[in-house]
Formats: sequence, structure tokens, C-alpha cells
Amino acid sequence: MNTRDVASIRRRLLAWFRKNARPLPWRATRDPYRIWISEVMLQQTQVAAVIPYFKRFLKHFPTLPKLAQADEQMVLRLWEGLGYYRRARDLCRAARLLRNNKYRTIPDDPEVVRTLPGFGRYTTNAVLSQAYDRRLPIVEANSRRVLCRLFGIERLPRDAELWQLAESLLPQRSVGDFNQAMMELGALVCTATNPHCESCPIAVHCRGRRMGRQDHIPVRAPSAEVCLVDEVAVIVQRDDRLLIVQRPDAGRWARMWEFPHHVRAPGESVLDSVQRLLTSLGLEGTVGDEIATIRHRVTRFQITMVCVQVHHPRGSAQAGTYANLTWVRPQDLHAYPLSTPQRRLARRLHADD
DNA sequence: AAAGCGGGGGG
DNA sequence: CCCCCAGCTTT
Repeated sequence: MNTRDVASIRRRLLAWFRKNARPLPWRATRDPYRIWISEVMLQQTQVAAVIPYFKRFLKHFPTLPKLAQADEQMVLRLWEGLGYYRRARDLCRAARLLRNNKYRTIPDDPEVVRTLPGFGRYTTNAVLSQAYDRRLPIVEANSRRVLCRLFGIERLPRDAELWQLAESLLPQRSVGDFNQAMMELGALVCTATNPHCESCPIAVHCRGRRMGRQDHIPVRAPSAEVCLVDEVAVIVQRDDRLLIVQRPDAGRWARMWEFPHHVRAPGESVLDSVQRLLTSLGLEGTVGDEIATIRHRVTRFQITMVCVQVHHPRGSAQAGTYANLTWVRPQDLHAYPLSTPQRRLARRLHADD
């Protein structure tokens, strides 16, 4: 792309956006706080799903100070159904960090913003370009597709390459609109399947289109295979609930799954109950021998270790399998009522490695 | 650099 | 069923 092409792309895209932009709620403002909330909700989440959540969230927490003093449980409740709940926790953490450092809103400083939890390169640049017209590029699902087709990249693109291309297109002003225009084009015209090249404002500059390869760009990374993994699972019982602590990788406790709806039937053995649980989750696997059982008088927990061999879901192949489960990160275990025996057990098993 | 996080929507 | 979606964090 030479300088003239780039200038033409900027002009055409901005003109197209001003005529065709959807009237989304977060576009009615340049309030950095609102833009921030929208950007976080939109991470890995489609626009249509976000709109009602965004409106409701802003009714409860209209400003940064309100969010900074919010109860995290309340924020999480408002987040229910959006997924990736760490986003909500990070939202609270970042709001409080800003307040504690005497910021009354998101500062116009990428170096500062980038250090806040939940602010990666994309979110930092998206918020600052839209709120303050900072000249910062963005790369996400939509603009990635646009860039790959526009530049005719017929191989797996490298991230650094895409960021560089995105920056090369940025105008001097209206940067926020331009970034949004790239995304809007990807959402409305340069779609993943059946792109509408006939109505694309920059089709004349599109190498992918010129090569007739738009349907084969961008190329996808091969999806990971489902492979067999030997695992050790720990079953924690309390009353009629089960909690499984699983160790997918040797020497590292990666996750803890709670199954609030799984009830061990009267008289049913733990091993049978776990087998039934695996089946009900659609996981193919077999429950092997019981390794050990530990009873905690104080906590009323009984912990059973069993060998479980599971056909382990890799990549996104089994996304959704664990719906309705509560996910707890190991570093968050201290906040969880069942953490003490779990960690004790983790240390014991770890010592055996 | 690669894997994991979650839920919904569409083909 | 599979792919895709306004990514971030950790290893």
C-alpha cells in the first residue's frame, strides 16, 4: 500500500462509518468510563449479547466512583450470563486502584492504563482512542479479518505484523472512529463467511478481493486435537455437594470444579458417583482406583482421591461442556470456603512428585 | 508462543 | 456438530 492508497482507505472508511455505524449505546458518549465498560463486556462477546448488560450495568454503576465503592458480589451478579467472570473482578480491582491513586476517571495515559488489571493492548488502545482520540491502533477479531483480506495475507498472520499494519493505516485525527470503523466493517461487511465485497468501501484497495481469495482469508490455525490424558482428581464432599479438584498437568494444580447440581445418590459409592458425573457432563472417561480418603472433622469434609482417566477436551472443541459450573482460580482459593483442606491436600500430593 | 478461560449464536 | 465472537493472563 502506498501513501495514496492509505489516504484513500482512511477517507473511505471514515465516510462509510459515519453513514453506516450502528447506534450502539456506548457510541452516544465519549465518557472513558462508559467506553471502558463496553470494551470489557465486548471482549470475546458479541455486540447483541452485550447491549442489555451494558445498559443495566450503567444504571447500577453510572460512574467510576460508584463502581469503585461497589460490592464485588453485586458486580458479579450483574455479570451473570456474560461469562469470563474474571473480567468483572478485574473491573472492580481496576476501579479501586484508580480511586486509590486519586484518578477521577480513566487517565489519558497508555503507560498508566496498560498496567491496570484487565487492560491488555487492545482494551487500552480502544478506550484511549475512542475517549481521547489517542493515536493508538487496535487488533481484534473483526479488524484482524479486515487486515488479512485487505493486505492479502494467505498464511497464518503473526500478531506483531497485524499490529504494525493496523498502525500504518491510522489517520492523524478521528482515530477512535477509524478504529471502530475497522471493527464495524468486519462486523457488517467483511464478515467471516460470505463477505459483502460489492458494498465494501475499500474493496478497490483489497488485495484479497483482487486475488479472488477473500473466502480463503484469513487462514485458521489448525484446531487442537482431543487427546488422552491421565489425571488425578480429588473429590471433596460436603453434605450433598461434590467438588472436584483436578490436576491436568503434572505438578500444577490448575482448576477446581464445583458441581452444585450433582448429588450423590443414597448408598452410591463415591467412585460410582464420579463416574455418573463424568457421563452427565458428556466427558468420556473412566474412574479408577481410590487412592486415599481423608476425613476432616472440623470442616465436615471428606476428601477422596481417585484416579480418573478422561478424554480431555482441548481447544474450543468442548467449550460449553462445563456450563453452570463455578470456576475458581488456584490463587483465589483463599477466598473459597473449601480451600483449606484442598490446599493441604495439594501440598501433600505435590510433595510426592 | 501457546493454552485456558465460558457462554451464546449461527450455519 | 462446528466455528466464531470488540482478548487477557499465565506459563
